[in-house]
Amino acid sequence: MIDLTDYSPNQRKAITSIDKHLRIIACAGSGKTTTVAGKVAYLLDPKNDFNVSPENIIAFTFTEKAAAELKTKVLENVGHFRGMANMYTGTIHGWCLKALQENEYLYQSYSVLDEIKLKLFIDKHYDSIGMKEISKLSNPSVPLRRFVDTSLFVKIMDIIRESDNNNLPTNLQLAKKKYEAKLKENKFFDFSMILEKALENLESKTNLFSNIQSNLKYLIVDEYQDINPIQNKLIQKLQHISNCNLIVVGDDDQNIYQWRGSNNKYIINFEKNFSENSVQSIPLSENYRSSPGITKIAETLISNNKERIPNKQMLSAEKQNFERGKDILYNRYESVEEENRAIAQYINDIIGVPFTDGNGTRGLAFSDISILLRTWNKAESIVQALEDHNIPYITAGVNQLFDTPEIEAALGIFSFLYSDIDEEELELKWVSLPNNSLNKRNLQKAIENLKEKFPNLPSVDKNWEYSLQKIFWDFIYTSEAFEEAFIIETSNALFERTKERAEIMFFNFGKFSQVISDFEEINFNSSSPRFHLFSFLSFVNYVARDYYPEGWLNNPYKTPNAVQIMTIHQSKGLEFPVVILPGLNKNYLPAKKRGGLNEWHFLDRQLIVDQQRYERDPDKEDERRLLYVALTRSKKYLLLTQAPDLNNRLYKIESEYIQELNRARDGVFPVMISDKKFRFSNETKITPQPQEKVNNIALDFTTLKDIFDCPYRFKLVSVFGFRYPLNQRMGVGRSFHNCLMELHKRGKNGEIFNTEELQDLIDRQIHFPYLTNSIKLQEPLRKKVEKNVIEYHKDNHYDFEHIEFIEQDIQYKLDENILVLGRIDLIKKIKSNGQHETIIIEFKSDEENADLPITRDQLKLYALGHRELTGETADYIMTYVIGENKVKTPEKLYPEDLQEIEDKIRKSVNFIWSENFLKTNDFKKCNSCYQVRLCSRSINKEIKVRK
DNA sequence: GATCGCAATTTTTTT
DNA sequence: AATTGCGATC
Repeated sequence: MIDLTDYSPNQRKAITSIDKHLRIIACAGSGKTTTVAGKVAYLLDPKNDFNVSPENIIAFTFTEKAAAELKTKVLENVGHFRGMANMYTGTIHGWCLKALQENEYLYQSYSVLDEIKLKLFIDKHYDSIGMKEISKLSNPSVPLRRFVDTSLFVKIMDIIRESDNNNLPTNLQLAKKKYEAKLKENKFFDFSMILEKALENLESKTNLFSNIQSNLKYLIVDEYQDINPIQNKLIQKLQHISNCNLIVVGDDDQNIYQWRGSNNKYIINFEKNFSENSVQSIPLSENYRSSPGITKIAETLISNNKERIPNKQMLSAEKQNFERGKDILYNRYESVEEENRAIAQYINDIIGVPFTDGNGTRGLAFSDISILLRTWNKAESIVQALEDHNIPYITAGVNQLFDTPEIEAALGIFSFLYSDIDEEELELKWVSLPNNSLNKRNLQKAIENLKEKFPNLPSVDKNWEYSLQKIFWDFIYTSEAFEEAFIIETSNALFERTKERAEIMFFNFGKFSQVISDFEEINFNSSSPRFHLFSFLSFVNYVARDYYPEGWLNNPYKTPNAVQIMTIHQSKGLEFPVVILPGLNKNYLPAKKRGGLNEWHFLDRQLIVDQQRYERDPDKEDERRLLYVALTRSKKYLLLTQAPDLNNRLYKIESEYIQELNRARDGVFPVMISDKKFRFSNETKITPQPQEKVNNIALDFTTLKDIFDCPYRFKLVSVFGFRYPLNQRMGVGRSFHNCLMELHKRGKNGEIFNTEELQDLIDRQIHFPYLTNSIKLQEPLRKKVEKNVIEYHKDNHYDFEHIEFIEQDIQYKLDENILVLGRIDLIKKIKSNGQHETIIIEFKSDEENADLPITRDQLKLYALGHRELTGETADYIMTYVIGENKVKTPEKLYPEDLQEIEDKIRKSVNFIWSENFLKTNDFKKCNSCYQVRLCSRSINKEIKVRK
């Protein structure tokens, strides 16, 4: 399976030593992920006969992105039909959530609030959520304020739940209790609560406990230097319960998340947790990424830190050569303007310089260059300079979404409804959008329609389904403001430009749709239309404005050839041929400690163990590590610049770290200081060629279905990100689904249900998140689910013993960079005529058209995943339509079906790669497509748009 | 050269 | 609210 000679001696040692706990100290660029993937493959290799199967291994990563990378690498090393879907690879949070939902029936109906929705939720319940319980230490009569101090409250709740703390005072205990009770009442988790509850669950002899005890053999934790106390507790707990081998991987010099409580003491003192002979530490000191110049300069800097693993080193494997006086430059300028101009100049000069790596020699392109920032407020002036020099760039942190004309126009719809602006102003916002060919009559029609939604109209006032999302979608539909309306149809370059601009515009509309969705998921129907509108506008103005980054980036389906601007934190784990590090001033890097009201004015420092980790350390070791991370991102070229900021007194003096870099001048100092003699403009150039980026994508069935039906719908939903309007009836399908899941799990264990137990089960699983003030709907919806579950139980309970899998995760690696993911509702194995027959079952609610060929596609896809999991091919597929409760005959599955669906997926993915988002010609599909109202097809007379 | 007062300025982000 | 830089003052 894997060839051990592909690895360095120490990598090999890390892969093959499997008896002891292992600490792998992996320096930057040391092939960490490759080694971990190799280790997993080695453990699973049947030839080695270690008796390890995928469900015996858990691998924690820091981010989902890192998880996807590791998953792909592992699958490259492991063959087919090995049940890899049963190995968990993902974040700690992801694991805890899955563990809770699979083992505790109560948590199946919970959903997780991200930061923005959590804040909305807290503000909505300000009076009862415990915020008032916390007041200023210096003045107990001043409690945390609604809206203003919500972030502080979130921080405090996180700190007291994720840190090791001493006995909390009663007010904090009460606040925590109220906070968690409120979340629970609404079936929400926040991120900390997932960890807390999972840990709690492991304290007693639960299903989860015995599951871990009997299954877990190897626990891999990546980025171990960034672990915080509660995560550490969880890892320890898992180890104690299962007595598994612990493999921790990380680099203490790259601990940069300490303000979240992460602590590199865990990796530094790892060995002390275990008896002497049971633990081994292996350094991966060879850096395959960077030139000796880069490793030298980085080593020099970090050696000033005291709190680190002793006797560490990083050696360049010399995959890149080092040319002194050219590769690494440190230039100083008179002003920031001059500095930025010089950066733009440097970029233009270095484009086309020959660059050689494992894939041969090519000319450097824009996408090889990254500008790394300590803080975002540095970005604006740099962006300006790049624009002046016509340099393409992408950036993810400059908040200008709400300043774009399209978002101002979209927001205008709601300002108009709230009577902040009049009809003319709204119309003006839309007709002055760039490149638009909007029809004025349609626009006026859309505005006329809006007038029926004024919140002060008596008819509207009583409407509990006042959906801002629907108003937004209807406006686009009626005004016919489709993507094409912003493209100028000419045959020259202008056409291409307007096409691109229209795409960005719709991407931003999609983002706006998400803003509405985030708001309405928390506040749907909770107040009168007028107040709903008012809260939304306040949310946009006070919260959303600096929360949602602007559009056309972070787009997994499109990687433009452009300079990447990001923070040093975001660059963790990435690498670039060219790294530019501007603004090396005091107070910027190291950053100045932030002033202002903070959580420690409300939370006594004494209560928290290792409290100082949350604030900047006096030795500035944290910031030094940050610079270290930045330096080690570079493969070869590094430009450091400094200039006094004439407009800001804080940023005038050179960073103290420059002197530390300077101290390495032992005759081989690699930096050329300040003489600006070297210019790439004199170098020979070849054709710039962006590195072929292998974009791994994971597709689930919902996404595939969009592409199958209509690639343009995929674009609207997955590329642009439009969100469907919410309605009160939502939750019926999921409630029923969750009831069946519990029923099946317990039924499989031989449990028999009486009426009362069945009722309990239903009560526990029923959840209609958007149903509030209107009581009228509550009962009918409830009855509907109840009736269906009871009938289903009556018709099927005799068969529960034949269940083989419930809610089984599947994954199928279609080719190098396509991973298909899914979850099968139910798999039964029935013995008939002395032979076992496997049936894959999917439940569909009666609103969905279960007979469509698309459902058969879904089942075939699941059969593919099932084969990957078990090595067997299922015999039948079957759809069970909820509500009809008609037992349908299973359909025979043929081997050709699997081949057919594979080809179909391949074809679809090619659509995505070629960015060919064609609209379907099958008008029947348009008739059943809700998104058609965002699409120019809706003008077609043959197409009926559903109400 | 030390000290004081005053005005200007003030992060990082994943789950 | 805290930190910083800088000019005024001792």
